[in-house]
Amino acid sequence: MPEGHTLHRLANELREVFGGRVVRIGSPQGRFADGAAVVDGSRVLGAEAWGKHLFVEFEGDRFVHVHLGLYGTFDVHPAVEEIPLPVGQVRLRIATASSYADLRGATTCALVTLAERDAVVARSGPDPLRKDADPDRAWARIGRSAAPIGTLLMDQSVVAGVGNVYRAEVLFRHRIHPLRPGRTLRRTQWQAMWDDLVELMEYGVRTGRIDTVREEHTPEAMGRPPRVDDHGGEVYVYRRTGQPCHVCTRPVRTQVLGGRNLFWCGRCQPVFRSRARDGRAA
DNA sequence: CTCACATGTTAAG
DNA sequence: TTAACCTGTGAGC
Repeated sequence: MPEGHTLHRLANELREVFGGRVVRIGSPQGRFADGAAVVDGSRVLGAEAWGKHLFVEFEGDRFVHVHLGLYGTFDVHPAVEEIPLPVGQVRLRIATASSYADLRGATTCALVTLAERDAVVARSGPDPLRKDADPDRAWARIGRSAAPIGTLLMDQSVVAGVGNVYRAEVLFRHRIHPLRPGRTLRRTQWQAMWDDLVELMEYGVRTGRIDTVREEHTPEAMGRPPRVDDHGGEVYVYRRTGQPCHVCTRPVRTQVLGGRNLFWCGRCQPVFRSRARDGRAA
C-alpha cells in the first residue's frame, strides 16, 4: 500500500480521529513499549506526512515517527462499539474510548524530538502532496544528473513520496523511457511530470487508490475486463509484464533496476537517443 | 499447506 | 550489489 498518498491519507485520518484528544498509547507487541509509555495519556496535537514519513505530534514536542516500509499497515477504526483486543503483532496502538488505530509491520516506529523530525524533513526532496513544495528543487538534481530518470524519481531526496507505481505510471503518461538520463530531460517535461504527479497523488489521497489511466483507457471505455489484484487500481504498465499496452497493444516490458522492478512500454516510451557522436541509445 | 513476491529502506560486504 | 526486516496475498500442490 504505502506510497506517499497512503501516508498523507493516514495523516488526515489520524488528525480527524485523534487530533485534540487525550489518548492511550500502547505497544501490545512490545517493540515500542518504551516510547509508548512516554506519550501514553497525553494529547495528540496533529499528524502530518512528508513523503513516506508520518509524524504524530503529541504535546511536549514529542513526535511518533512512523515509516511503513514495504509491508507496514496502520489501520484506523473510528467510532467502534468496543475496543477489541489486539490481533497479531501490533507495534503501536492509539486508542480513545471509542476509536483505535493499530500499526503493524512498520520499519520505523520511534519517539523523536522536533529536531529529529526536522532532520528527516530536511533530507527529503519536495513532496508533490505538500502545497509548499518546490519542484525546482527536484529539477536542480534531475537536470544535472546522469542517473536514469527512473532512479531519480525513486530517490526520496530528489522527490519525496513517489514509489514504484507512481514512477512507472508517470513515466508512461509522459512517454519517457525510464533509463533516460535526468539531464537529457527538458525543464518543461519535468514541470509537466510534476504537475501530473500532484494530480495523480491527490487523487490517491482522496480515494486510497492509484488509478492512472485516462478516461479513454478505462475498462469501460475500452471494453476490457477491469484489473483484478490486490492493488485494485487501473494502471498502464505497473506489474503488467507481457500484457498488451492499453495504448499500442505492444507487450509491457520489465527489467530490474537498483533492486526494483521497472515497467514500461517499448513503443510508447521509446529509448532516448543522445546526440553524441557514436549515436548509441543512451 | 508452502512458496514467491510485494507500493521500501538500511546496512553490510 | 545483497541480505535483512516485517506482513499479507495469491499461485500452486
